[in-house]
Amino acid sequence: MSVLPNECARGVLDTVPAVMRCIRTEMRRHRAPDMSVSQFRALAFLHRYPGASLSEVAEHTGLTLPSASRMLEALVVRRRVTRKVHPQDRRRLTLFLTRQGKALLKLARAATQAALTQRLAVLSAHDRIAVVQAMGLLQQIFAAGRVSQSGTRR
Amino acid sequence: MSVLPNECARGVLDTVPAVMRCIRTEMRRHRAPDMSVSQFRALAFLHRYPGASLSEVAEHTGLTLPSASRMLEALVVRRRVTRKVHPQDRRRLTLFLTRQGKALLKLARAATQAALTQRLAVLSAHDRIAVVQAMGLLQQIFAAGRVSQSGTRR
DNA sequence: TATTGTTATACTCTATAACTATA
DNA sequence: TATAGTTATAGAGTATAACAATA
Repeated sequence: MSVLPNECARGVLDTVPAVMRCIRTEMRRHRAPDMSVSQFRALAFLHRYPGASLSEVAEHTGLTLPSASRMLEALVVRRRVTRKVHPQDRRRLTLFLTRQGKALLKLARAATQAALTQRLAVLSAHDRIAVVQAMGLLQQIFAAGRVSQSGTRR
Repeated sequence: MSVLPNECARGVLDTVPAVMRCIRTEMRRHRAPDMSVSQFRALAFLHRYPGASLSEVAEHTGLTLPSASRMLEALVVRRRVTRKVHPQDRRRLTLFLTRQGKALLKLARAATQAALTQRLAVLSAHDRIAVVQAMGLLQQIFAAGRVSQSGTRR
């Protein structure tokens, strides 16, 4: 068996949007009706990188700086994230999850993951390995970087 | 090596949003700046199932009926889809791609796919097989069905 | 009555442009 | 001047509720 890069892309393009819709739906349904996908990702990012700046969050989530600012504002208002100025550079922010933010992240994640788990339960052990491997590969490729602000013209 | 269903779900939850963001960005950037992901999916669906009804499009795209109606309206206005009443049942719509719709679908798809192909080019042949297999599995699980209208409470 | 689709309305998310503050 | 972030404003997309038309 052999797969052209092109066919590989086609598979991704056919499949990912469908999975994404499920994720979005489940995340809304179970437990976190007021949390967007981006907010979720921001919480996850801050969990891994406590004290990150707004720019870093924007880059990781793929949002522009203004959009990231608004999103964080919502999280701060709801006491899920703290926002302080960096002691060494007063332009930068340092962002942390609050205790509540951590708890919420855990809950939302668990609920969405549970829903996915249920859907994925039909897979054999062999197939699960295939999926996890593929996710790892895609993760490496698509994880980071996106331009913000001046990146897109128009 | 062994993978729990749970871990599998975690991988999906970590990875799919990142890939999706790339797809969205690329689709906007190359060639179809005025076409949303849902519209894209609707075109693809109508390509496969010519003459489908609005409800069928709504189900496939995961939108509510009103949202699907609006989305189709936009496609009709732009001459990408034709919308006629069903000859046997005047309540139903029969939806078809126009020639322009087909061409646009082809272009948008090709451009987005090309961008993905480029990103996926770093993968080995072996890895590509893994990704394609995984996409096939996920496709089966997440392809269809979603409730519309009365499905979500609140 | 049940089904298919539309209209009215409102909200969330995101973007671009213009701005402030710090380095 | 360059960098980090915010505010102002607007547009896209989607949802719920109420409705119209056909079966």
